[in-house]
Amino acid sequence: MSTTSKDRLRLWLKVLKATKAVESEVRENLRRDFATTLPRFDVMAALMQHGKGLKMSELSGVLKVSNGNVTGIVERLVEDGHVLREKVEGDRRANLVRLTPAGKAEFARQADAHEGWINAAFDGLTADEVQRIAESLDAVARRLENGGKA
Amino acid sequence: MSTTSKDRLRLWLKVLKATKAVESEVRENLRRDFATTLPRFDVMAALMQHGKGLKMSELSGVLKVSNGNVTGIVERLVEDGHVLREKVEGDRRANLVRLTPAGKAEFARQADAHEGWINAAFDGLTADEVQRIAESLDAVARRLENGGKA
DNA sequence: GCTTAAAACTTTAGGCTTGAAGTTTTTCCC
DNA sequence: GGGAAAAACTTCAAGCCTAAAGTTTTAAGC
Repeated sequence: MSTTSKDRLRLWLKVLKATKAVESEVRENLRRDFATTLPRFDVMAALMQHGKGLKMSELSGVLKVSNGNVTGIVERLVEDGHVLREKVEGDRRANLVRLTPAGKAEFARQADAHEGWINAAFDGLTADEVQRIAESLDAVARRLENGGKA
Repeated sequence: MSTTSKDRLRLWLKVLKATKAVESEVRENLRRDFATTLPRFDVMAALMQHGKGLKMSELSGVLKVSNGNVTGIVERLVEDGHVLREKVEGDRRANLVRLTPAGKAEFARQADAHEGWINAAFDGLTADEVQRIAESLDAVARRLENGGKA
């Protein structure tokens, strides 16, 4: 029996439900345990992965959010002392954003806790299931990235 | 080989990426083709499923969003003429929200298009994959609903 | 070199979202 | 019946998010 349009719609609704449940758990925990937010966590994660810093436009590119959005989040991270903005040699338009030492230390603690929360949420899934789901969803993401043409 | 914490974290990031891609596609399409938003679509979907109407508190319960949130969305749907608020017999605190005939007709068109978008996004997944993913993620959602105790 | 276009950002308006505080109405219970 | 507690909402402040418009600086074409 082949997959119908309704089957796929039902799958989507389930994916969405599970995703929202995990995400809202993460948001609550970040708030409760670290007085921060998921967008801020995401920015710090991106900066941690790119130790040399990222320009504002690179940051919004990596996170796939709008430029204006990044402006506000970085602003608040600067206030928190987690992040700083440096001038870019030879381009007065651009800003390089980097984690402060305090920001790095704080993010390390957050990332640790985060991994634990996710691990707990997905506990019970076998390695095989994990593998299959990851592959299937990769295909979905890839198709959408190519504008549905793959 | 067993599933490690890192494997699960990677899975989560993939799930999140695929989900965000699909969701943002849906948001864009709703905006472009129907000049509406996903939250409004969700409210109308809930009302379509409950033809007799829903109270504000029921609506926020079904959609799992805050009361104050629903207030604003319903307000805008009323302005659009898609929805109306009725007094509840015997309880002057409550409001019953229902789709107008125009709202029903409009939602039918939107839901049709929506099913098509989702179908296209998940095209290429076999019935078997769909089935497996749905089951696995159901388990995740269920565990979180029970506060991690299942 | 000058003009025009493009790039890197910020600002703004509008909408979504939450948690917390506030209002009105109903219920409980003595 | 009268007062306290609960329920159904709305309002508010703060943050997130986008698309669109605006600013400053750099690059390109002639």
